[in-house]
Amino acid sequence: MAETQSPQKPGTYDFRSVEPKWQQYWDEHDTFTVANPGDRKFDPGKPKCYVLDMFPYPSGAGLHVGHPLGYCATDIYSRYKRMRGFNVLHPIGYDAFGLPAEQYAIEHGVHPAVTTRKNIENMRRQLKMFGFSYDWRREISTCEPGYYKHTQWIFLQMFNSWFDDEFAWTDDRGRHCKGGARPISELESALARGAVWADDAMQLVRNCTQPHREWSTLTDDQKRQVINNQRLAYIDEIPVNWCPALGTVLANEEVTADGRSDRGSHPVFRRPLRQWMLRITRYAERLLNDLGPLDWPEPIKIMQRNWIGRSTGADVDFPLVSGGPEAPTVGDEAAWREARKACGFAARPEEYTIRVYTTRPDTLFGATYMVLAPEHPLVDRVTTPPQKADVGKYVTVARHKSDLDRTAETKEKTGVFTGAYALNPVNGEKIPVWVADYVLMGYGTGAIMAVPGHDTRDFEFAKQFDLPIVAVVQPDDEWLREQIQRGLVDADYCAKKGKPDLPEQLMDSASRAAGTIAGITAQDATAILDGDDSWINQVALPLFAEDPGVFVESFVGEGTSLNSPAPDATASLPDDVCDINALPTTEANDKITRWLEKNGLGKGAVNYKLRDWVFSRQKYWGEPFPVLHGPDGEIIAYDEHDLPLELPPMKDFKPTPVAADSDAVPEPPLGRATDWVTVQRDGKTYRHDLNTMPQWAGSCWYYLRYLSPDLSARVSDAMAEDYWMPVDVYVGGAEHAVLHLLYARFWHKVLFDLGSVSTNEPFMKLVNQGMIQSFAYKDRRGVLVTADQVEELADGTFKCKKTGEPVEQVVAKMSKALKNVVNPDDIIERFGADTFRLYEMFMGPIEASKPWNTRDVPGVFKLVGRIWRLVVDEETGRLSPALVDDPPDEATLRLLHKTIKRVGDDIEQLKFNTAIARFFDFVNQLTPRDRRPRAVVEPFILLLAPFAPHVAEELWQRLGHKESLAHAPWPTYDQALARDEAVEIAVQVNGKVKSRITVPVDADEKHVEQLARADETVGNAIAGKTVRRVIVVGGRLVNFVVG
RNA sequence: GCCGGAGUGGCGGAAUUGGCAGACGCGCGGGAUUCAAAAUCCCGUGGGGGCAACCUCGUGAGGGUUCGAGUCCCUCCUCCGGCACCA
Repeated sequence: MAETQSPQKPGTYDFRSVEPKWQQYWDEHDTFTVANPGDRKFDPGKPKCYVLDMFPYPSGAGLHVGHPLGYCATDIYSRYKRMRGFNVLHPIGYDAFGLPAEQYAIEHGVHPAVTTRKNIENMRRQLKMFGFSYDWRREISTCEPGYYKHTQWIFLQMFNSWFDDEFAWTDDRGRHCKGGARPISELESALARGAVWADDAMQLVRNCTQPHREWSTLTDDQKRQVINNQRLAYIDEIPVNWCPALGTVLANEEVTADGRSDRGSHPVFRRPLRQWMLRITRYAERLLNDLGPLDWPEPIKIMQRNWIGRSTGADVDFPLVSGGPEAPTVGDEAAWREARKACGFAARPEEYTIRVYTTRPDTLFGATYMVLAPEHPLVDRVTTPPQKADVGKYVTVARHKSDLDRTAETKEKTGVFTGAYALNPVNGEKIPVWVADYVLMGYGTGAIMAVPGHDTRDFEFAKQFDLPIVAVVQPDDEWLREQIQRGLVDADYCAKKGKPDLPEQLMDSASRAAGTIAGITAQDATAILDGDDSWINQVALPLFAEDPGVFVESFVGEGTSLNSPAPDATASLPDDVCDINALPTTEANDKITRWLEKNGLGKGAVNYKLRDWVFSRQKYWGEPFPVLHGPDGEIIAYDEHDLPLELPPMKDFKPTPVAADSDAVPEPPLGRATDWVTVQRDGKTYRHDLNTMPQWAGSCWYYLRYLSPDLSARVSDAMAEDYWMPVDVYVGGAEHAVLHLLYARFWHKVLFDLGSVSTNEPFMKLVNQGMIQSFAYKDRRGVLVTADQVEELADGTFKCKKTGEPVEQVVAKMSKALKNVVNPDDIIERFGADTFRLYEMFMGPIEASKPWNTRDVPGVFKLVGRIWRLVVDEETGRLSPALVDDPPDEATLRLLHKTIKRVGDDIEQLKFNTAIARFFDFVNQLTPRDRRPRAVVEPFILLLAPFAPHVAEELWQRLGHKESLAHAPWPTYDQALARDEAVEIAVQVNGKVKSRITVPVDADEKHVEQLARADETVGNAIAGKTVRRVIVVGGRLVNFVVG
């Protein structure tokens, strides 16, 4: 291969010597070191730009070609901004803690500290090889004690604070906001002085009309409970995702939809375990609202919104009226109603009340049964003796099911009747209480009112267990028509209800528009198939109103309330029954919610899908929790001056194997660091927490550490933080759309509330780089064939080397299995870093996923050579004789100015692929000229510099400049020269291009029209026809509309 | 199932956001240079038709809006990503 040979001519561009030369130069001259405010070298006159890459895991495999895609983009942008006179902060580091590092260490039998260090060294070497302009003095690694000291400090901030709903503040845009993190000491003093209280469940009460306890009457233990229940970091026993294969629990976000671990795809089981939790749910509203103004890709914002999953509705209380002998029941219902009416909706329900959350309170009259989640605390108590065995069995099975099992059988609903009954508060109906695992304990209240008429899941369940289905919302005609037209009538159900002929009659009527079905006579109606609404109203609607179960689907949309209350309601309705009949859904919701609130039976409520964040892992390679567990169960936080709490050195750091089905509490590896675990203080024995923090902890705030990586006292220096934050451009993979980006925003907001950072949001602009894919090959059966077994034929098709069969080229992920992984080291060895950078940027837009094709690389490699030869004579190695000091002619000058404008505009928009196309354009035009003015070539070298910095520096030096061009001013263009004087435009007749004419760029419409008419072809085309209209688009086209 | 994103030559991709479809690169064809090759430089390159100037079709499929649609609207197909009993 030619490009692997040493240069034949003395002046040929030799990237192998030039690239290391400049990398060394930049290092030695601190070219890319940037000063903080307050430093001697800091230039306060310049604007700032913080350009951030998502830092890599130092994996053993090193960088693959996907990483540098984002890194090249940010590097180009950073270099460009520097030349534009910005102070640019462009740092890099390593996300060195966490599962991948530990897994690698386990697999290779070496200590994670050792492998991590080695992997980091390799990555640093690779990163330097690309010529990235990082400020290497700010390099960080999350696994260094000097770094994780601060991770632990932030954790302590969360432990030592609570979310005060009433705290009022003003955001950076001057809006008044409510709710934020405050020091826990403020809560303690508020409790002590009686400004807030606790209730029997040791939860906070802010309203003295609600039942509460005086602070002084609580025991120390109870006081501790009240406080702990408010901390942003807390320990709770909750059902978590336990992954035996990895020996740890995982966050919900780390578990895939089919119940497997995100990493390694191991089975995951639900198990209740005591875990550290972070109260991210308290920030749900702010995380949602503050998304709006961010300059992020809309799909990412939508993903975060969906993940937060805000919904509005109402909490409603249903009192139990019967159940097992130990079941708490309401007793005197009338008295209960009176009490509720007097006191309002209770902060927490009485023990005999089932509280549900619904997004559709307008369907309350259609609630015909209730369902408790298997984990619901009332299940055991309400169950009647005859149901005990069934319910017990069902609950046990449900509890031990893995998520995989629970989702695997989505087709069929399961559940058991408890034997208990509750009262529907709006109509006094007695309805049965069931247990079923389609209700999740973790969402809402863990109990639902089932409205089978208007909810898909309840509908399926009701049909399965023969529960009544009532219509309370009238669907629109469209929906009913579609049901009939698609034949969605449930024959089995009709037969079961004693109407076996109904489906046929219905279909018959639908097509003939006559006769009587189910006692309803269709009159004056043409057939449904003719699209007649009166048939719908006369036949389909009454049928639906009587029993929605005859259809195969339930109507879940919005409509108009009916049967609310039912006209022939038998049960004793409340005196002031709420009538929402004939109201559209929105109004019905409002009215009934007001009624519920007035009667103390319910309250408007907001719910989120977002869960609190399970923040502990049973692993070795992570940040230890800086707390001590006392003999009485108290948790003592480390004093911040005692940080970091270092990870003890351990030889055996592997997870303790635990059988998948065992109930044994897993013992984290740290439990074996016996010297480390226990601590004596004041004669008492304390134990360290054996868990470590999850992988995300270090990456939640690393962008703050770059600001002052060596500062020991604080996360970052206040002046530096104030100057550099927020991050102006953040580039990384879309796989972090909800995990890292949501967690980091959460931490940032906590730090903001507590005064550690000055901005409400960390990342102003986010760009998601696409995936670099690779080619794979499929044979005729559609089986993938590895790349090494395929060869390309002369006609551009491919065949399998072994079988000779033709195979089809397809685009696939790079993977070891397909043997289509491209190693950046190889590419740089063959073509150099500048070519690599240019190629990746030229492939297409950064956001797009696109396949790597090494065949295309020589194209940009040639570009580098052509640019080189614009300046250097290959024969002699001296400056090219064509390079002259003459002033450029006008055409060349225009070319330059146009190029400056286009390249600058493209970089601003991060459209690097088209910027590189401009380079080709420029070179194509300049190469054939035998006189190439220095005044044109030099600015061009500056334009090239952000993209191909090594060759640009070398040429710049050879052109006689003593200093690096890294801080040379970006060339400016003259608006008048950047656009053409004359422009060729299209002339259309009736929208078809007939001819092209050249007109002055600023010619007025009349003149352009005249020129167009004067064109011969156009003249012929419109001759003898009436020109009805002439459209002139400046600089683009003329269109004659003739007829 | 729901929510996103994308479908443009043989390939990667352009298209000033409603105004000349295919910039630029790869590949391919031709030429120059060379004893020859590599490298380099120049020309051509969406399909079909015509000697030609030119005609005609063409941005996943079908309909629509418009003087004009790759771009906007409706219906559908395919691929990729995310979520998935969230009441």
